[in-house]
Amino acid sequence: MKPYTCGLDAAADVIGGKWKPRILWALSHGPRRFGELRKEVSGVTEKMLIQQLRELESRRIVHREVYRQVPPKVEYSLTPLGETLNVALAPLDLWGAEHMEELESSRC
Amino acid sequence: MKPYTCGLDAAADVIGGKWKPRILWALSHGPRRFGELRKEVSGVTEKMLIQQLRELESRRIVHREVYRQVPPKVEYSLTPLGETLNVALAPLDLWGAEHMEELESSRC
DNA sequence: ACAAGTACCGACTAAATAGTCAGGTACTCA
DNA sequence: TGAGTACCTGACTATTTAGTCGGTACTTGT
Repeated sequence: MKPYTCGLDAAADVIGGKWKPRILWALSHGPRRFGELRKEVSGVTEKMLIQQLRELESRRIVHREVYRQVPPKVEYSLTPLGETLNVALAPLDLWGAEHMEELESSRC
Repeated sequence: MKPYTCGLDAAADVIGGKWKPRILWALSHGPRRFGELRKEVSGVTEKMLIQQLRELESRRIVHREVYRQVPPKVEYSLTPLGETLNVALAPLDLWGAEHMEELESSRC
């Protein structure tokens, strides 16, 4: 595997994937249970949600906390590294929001 | 096609794709000819480079200027919108650079 | 005449990513 | 006993994205 050629390259690798930006956005508002994420990230399937969460977990962006209860409860939250990532993503989120209409119109 | 759910979602759609971050990074240093980009974005094939450039062009992120000469010369540069995007990407680039080692190690 | 340089196009194939669906655990409540 | 909840897993398929490779047009240099 080739080394990253720039910071942007590295960052893109971490947030790449169809659902990660939206998962990160949801988690930026606080910890979320699996079921909550499934609702907030509308359209995602359970399988994809798990897959992307596992990837973010292995990158140490999100933390997974299992509560031993019945029915089970698993809570996902941003790690300190995840928090710094979200800070770095904030301007991009703002940019997207500011140019939303323009971007919607040039989509297809 | 569903509307974007947040700014991050919209932005990710624009910079999504294996090569766009690196193309944007190269163009952030000034206008580039097609052949120059091919060298700077090492590993990219001509087909992919064109494809991604066309997409960025249709999103009004990059501008394509054809010089009527022989041999042909085509220069790509960031539009004003592209410049604002790159400003928004700067913190992400920095984040990636700062955590490069950590990210490299958790890659596979 | 013909190779070389520059910027492409398009058919085909391969790899990566995402979606569907059936199932599984491990308890609680009626 | 059977239904319900929450959180998954894995096999299989579909879709999306990327890569290979051959070809084009035009003109300069040999």
